[in-house]
Amino acid sequence: MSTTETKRGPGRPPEGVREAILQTTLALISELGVARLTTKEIARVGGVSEASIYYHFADKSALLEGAILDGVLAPFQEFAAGFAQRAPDQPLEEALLEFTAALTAFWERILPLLSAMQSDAELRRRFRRRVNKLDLGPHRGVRLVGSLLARRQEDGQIRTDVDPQAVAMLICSTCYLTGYQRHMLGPKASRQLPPLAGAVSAIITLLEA
Amino acid sequence: MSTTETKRGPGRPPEGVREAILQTTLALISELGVARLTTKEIARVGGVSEASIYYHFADKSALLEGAILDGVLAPFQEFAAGFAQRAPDQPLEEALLEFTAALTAFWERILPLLSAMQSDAELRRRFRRRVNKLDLGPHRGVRLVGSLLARRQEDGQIRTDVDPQAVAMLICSTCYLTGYQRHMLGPKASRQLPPLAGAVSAIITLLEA
DNA sequence: GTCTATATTGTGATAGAC
DNA sequence: GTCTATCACAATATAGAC
Repeated sequence: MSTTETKRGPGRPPEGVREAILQTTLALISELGVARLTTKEIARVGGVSEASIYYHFADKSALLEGAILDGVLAPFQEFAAGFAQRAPDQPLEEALLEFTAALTAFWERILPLLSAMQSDAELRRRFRRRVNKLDLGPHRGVRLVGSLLARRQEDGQIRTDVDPQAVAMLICSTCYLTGYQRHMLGPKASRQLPPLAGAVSAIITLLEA
Repeated sequence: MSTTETKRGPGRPPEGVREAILQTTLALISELGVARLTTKEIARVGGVSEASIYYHFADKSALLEGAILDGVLAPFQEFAAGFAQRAPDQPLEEALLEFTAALTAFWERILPLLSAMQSDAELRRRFRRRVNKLDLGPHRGVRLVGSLLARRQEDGQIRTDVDPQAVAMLICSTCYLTGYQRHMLGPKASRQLPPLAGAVSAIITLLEA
């Protein structure tokens, strides 16, 4: 993620400022970590003034919350909604591979921001309340995959002697760990884990027999 | 985790200071988050002086690294070593339930510290190098469970048409997600995920058929 | 080895002009 | 709505006595 300074130019439309602040915030957290995310640096890199940040956001916490909800959660929700519609018509393995790849990328993208949320007790408290209220969280992905599997069970395509939600949990968890490993230890270290596609393949083998 | 102030007392043995610093650091990170972890607060709660912190640790980063390596990683490694020895003689389900419970607890315990590591780019860099050098990381748990499964395959106890490492990845990942959910969204929200034991039970059902 | 006291720097946030 | 200039404070880290 690049943080080259955005040239402001005299004619820059005012509406761009809020967007520039959010985008710069996301980039800087991923790049430097939240500890070095200062309003000064956001202003410098984003090509805006510090005062503008405090015009658009009540304080630094509200800025972080806005960045994570608008910048990462919302886009993935859109993808998930579209996927849920078309997945029933796809072959199971194809659907699972598509979803697990997207979920892994989503995790990798959101993890620096979640770390930032965890880094302050007050921020964590506010974030928990908001996420719980919106009913967001990993269980949403699990339910989606679970309902997919349940339908295949009804159709007789896969074994029916296991709880589809439990199997969905196994699948989604693997995306999570893969994303976490990449984020935490870098791409080099993540090659020490079995590949995601192999895990998906294994679970399908087990389900089909 | 309680952070009640430690009464120092005039006769406190000098050797206790380093230990008190490490323990207080762990407690405060979990409780307040790393953003509010200040040397002042460590000194106050731990009943030591700020200067003592800088006598025992080069800087704040070194303190964090010491806390995570000595305080959390080392104890779990000890457990894992013992488990690896006795697991082959246990029934598979019993062994897996014991290990997954321990891995989940470990993960829940270490997550606040990992978040802290991620919060600063320099800290993350140093931590990555050290962990990669020591060959630590989630892949260790995966390999342990993988070798356990491989042996059961040789004994003919479970199906042999799947990669044991891939299945181990599914199992260990579930521990990570369960721990993460508890840490991030609280115990209330984590009940929205299928229970860990159910996932273990499902994978065993699939493996035995 | 541990303390008290202090130096130094950088932070979040605001006032007021335009 | 955005800017420049500035404030009040808190943070890490150190000096020097004991």
